[in-house]
Order: sequence, then structure tokens, then C-alpha cells
Amino acid sequence: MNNHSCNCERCQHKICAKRVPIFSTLNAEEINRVVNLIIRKRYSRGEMIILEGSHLDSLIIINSGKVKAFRNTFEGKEQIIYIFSQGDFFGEKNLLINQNAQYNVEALEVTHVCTIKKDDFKKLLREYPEIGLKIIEELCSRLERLENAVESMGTKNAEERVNEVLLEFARKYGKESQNGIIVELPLSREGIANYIGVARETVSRKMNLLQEEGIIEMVGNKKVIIRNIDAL
Amino acid sequence: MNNHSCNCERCQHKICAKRVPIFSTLNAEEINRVVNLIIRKRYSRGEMIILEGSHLDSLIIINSGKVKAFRNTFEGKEQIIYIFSQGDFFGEKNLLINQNAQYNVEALEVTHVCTIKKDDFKKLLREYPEIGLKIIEELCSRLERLENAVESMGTKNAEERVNEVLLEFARKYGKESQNGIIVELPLSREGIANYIGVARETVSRKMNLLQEEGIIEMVGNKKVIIRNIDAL
DNA sequence: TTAAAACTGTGACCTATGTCATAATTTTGG
DNA sequence: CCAAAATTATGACATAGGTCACAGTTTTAA
Repeated sequence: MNNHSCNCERCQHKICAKRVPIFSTLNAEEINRVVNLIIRKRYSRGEMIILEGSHLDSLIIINSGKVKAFRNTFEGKEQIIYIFSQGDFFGEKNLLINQNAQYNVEALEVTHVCTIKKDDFKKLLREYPEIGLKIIEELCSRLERLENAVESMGTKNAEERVNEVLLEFARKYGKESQNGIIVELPLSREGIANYIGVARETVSRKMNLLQEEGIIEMVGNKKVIIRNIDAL
Repeated sequence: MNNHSCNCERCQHKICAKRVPIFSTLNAEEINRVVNLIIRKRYSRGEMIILEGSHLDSLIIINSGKVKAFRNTFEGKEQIIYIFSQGDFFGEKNLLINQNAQYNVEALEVTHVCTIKKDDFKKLLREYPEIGLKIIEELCSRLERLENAVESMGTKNAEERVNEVLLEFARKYGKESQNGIIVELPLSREGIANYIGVARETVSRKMNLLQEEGIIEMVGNKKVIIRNIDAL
């Protein structure tokens, strides 16, 4: 299914809800109930979906598109903490333990989201405990990504971190082809730098090295072809 | 209550179960049920509680003591990911999504733990959904700590990270006194270094600087008195 | 209590990577 | 499609902090 086949204005969000892992255990009728609770929103590239410190009253689920969750340090640096895409949700912490947003969320491209009001979400959670288990699962996988990030930032040098992030993007966003794995990068060089905690220039230099070695090929700024994934 | 007042051989673990936040919503009778499922273990300083990659079949809850959860990189570096102490639990991921341990866990001092078999734990979870919510809460606070760690490692220099970790320890383990906040450090200098991702020598140097400035006072290797917490 | 083991402090040195400046390239939006 | 805006590449340079070596100190456990 491509991104355009779900026009939620027409299909009444059915497909969006079906797409979302946390609702995957529900049957058709239950999905219908959920669908009626959903409010849909669209964000353009660069638009803020959540501002750090603001109050949230909805769970937000990504229907299509990509977003970055990040913090700004007071010296003006940006640290990207998560990249969320189709099926991912966020804001759950703010609903479950009633606190304000811990980070900014900004659309990296045109992004459609489904939102569910706090009270509706809590009701669902009470009625369908499997949703709670799905959420625990998702939190665990988020923990896993952060545990890996901490290990990487604490013990690896810039070159290893760049290789690692390319592997991550290849796994998540890559498409196999006979030339190699074609990866549409979700982040600019600067974004990658802010994700792995190095300087923008360092990302450039390390990626150029990889290109010189024939391990990757850069196509413009937003696409990379990975020719030799084992070398990463 | 000090650590010695709970001799669980005698009191049949009642106090251990009561101490544990995830069981805090249960009433006396329910606690009794839980208590009967608990198997108690003792680990000496330096003993391994979990080995990375091993299979786990119990939830482990810390009754007293402290442990570190860490990974070893293949170049022989150690990255500490969590420090767990009284009331904290671990191994849950391995029970809920059936995978092997993601990190080593080692006792930092004499540590008593309560363990609950996977099946018993799952039964409890099904019967008392509030336990699931407590677990979500705990996972969220773990996410929070890791999000902060990633921000810190990605954007802060060694000095700021040392200051930060001292603040964290002061909050978690510090006791107020008229001289300042007395902190029993859970980690050696090397441990701190492996926690915040810098070299052991750097931790020494930055802490000495803080001592010269009168902000902290080091008492032996395992204790620090924080004289001016606002300066950190 | 004491010897051995573990840990810490410190100087010297080095290098990976951050910073700055500028030119070149790519992307975007009207 | 084009001009403006944004992003990237790259060289020069500076430096924070890693590594090494070793002496001194603290902690441990018998």
C-alpha cells in the first residue's frame, strides 16, 4: 500500500487505525469505534507538532510522513532524540503521567497524524488491556534504541557513529535494488549530526570518506545508495 | 527503616513486596499472595546477576543494595546504562517480549533481590492491571533518564557531564547535613567515567577542579560532600 | 591488622574532532 | 523554471580530552 491509497477524508480513518500497531489486536467493529474518536491533522515540512514544555491533551499517531523529536540546549545546540514515522505514536507519557512535553516534535516532511483525546484514549486503554501491552512493547523498543544510542555516544568515535546511523536508516528506510540499498535520508547532514552528537562538518567528511572507498554513493543531499553494507 | 530491619527469612518477604512500587496498589491480602511467589537471592559486591545474551525467566526486583546495568563493547570499553537500587526492577523486557538479556547486571555492593518466575509474573499482570500501569510508569521514567543521557552525551562537554552526574547522585543518594549534601557514590571514578562516556582521568581532573573551587569536598574515594549545589 | 589489590591523581603528549570561513552545490517555492 | 535560500564541502586551525606511564592513596579481605 502506498501513501496515497489512504485518503482518510473518504475512508473514515479506517485504514489509519488499522495501520497502527497499538490497535492491531482489535477486530473490525472495535476499530470502527476507535476510528470515530480520531481527529486527523496535517503538518507541512518544518511545522511544529509539539513544543517542549507545552501541555498535551491527545495521543498523536503518525499516519504518514516523518517527524523528529528533539531538544534545544540553552547554548543553542539541538539534540534529536527520536525519528518517528508511520505507525509510531507519541505524547503517551504526557497522558499517562500527566506532565508537559519533554521535547519538541517537528514534521520532517508533509505528515498526517491521527489524534485521540486523552479521555478517549484512557477509556480505550481500560477497555482493551491489550493496547496497554502493545504500548509496553513500543516503550521497550524505544528504550532499546536509546540504550544503543547511549552506548554508541559513550564508546564510539565519529566514524563508527556515522556508519551506525547509515545502517539504521538503511534498515528503516532502505529499498533493495541491484545497485545496492537505496536510502532516502530522513535528515540533512546537520540533522544527522544532531542525531549522533557530532559536528555537521564531521558527518560530511566521514560520508565523503565512505564514498571515496566505494562503500556508499551520495545522490544529491537526500539520497544515499549503500553499495557495500557489510563494510559499515 | 534501615536496610537491616527487613530480614526476609523471618518476615516472609512481606516488607520486600510492600517496598516495591509496582505492587504498591495491592492490598494486604494481595501482597501476601505475591509474597508467596517470591524467591529471594543475595549477591556480593562484584557478582554478576545477569549476563548479556543469557536467557531470563524471572523478573528481578531489588530489595536492598545497588547494581549497575552495562554493556561491554568489543574493543573492551564498558558503558553503564542504568544504576538500579531499592525498588527498581529489571528483566521485564525479557519476560514481556521474550528475548535474551540486553545487558550485564552486576552488584555494586551486597544486594538482596526478590525474583518472580515469568509465569507467576504474567499471571499477576493479568489479574492486577494496575501493575501494568505501574510498569508503564517505570518504563517512562527510564526513558526520561536515557533521553537526558543522550542529550547530555550529544551536546555537553566533560565538565558539564561530571557536574550533571554529581547532581544526579546527590538527588538520588544524598543526605542533607549542615556541611552540605553528603553523597555516598555508587560508582568509582572509573565507573562514573563509564557512565557518562569520558575517560577515568578526566573525571578525576574535573572533580579535583570542583574541589579546588570549594564546590565539592572528596572524602576518600567513595564519598563526596557537595558544599555548593547551585554551582553545579 | 595488614599486605595485597584496587583505585586515583597527575604530568606529558597526541590526535580526533570541533570551529571558522568561504566557495560550491542542491533544494525550494513562487 | 529560476532565483533565492538552504545546505554541503573543504581547508586551516585550535583545543578538549583521550592515552600512557607511574607514583601515591584507599579499600578490601583474610
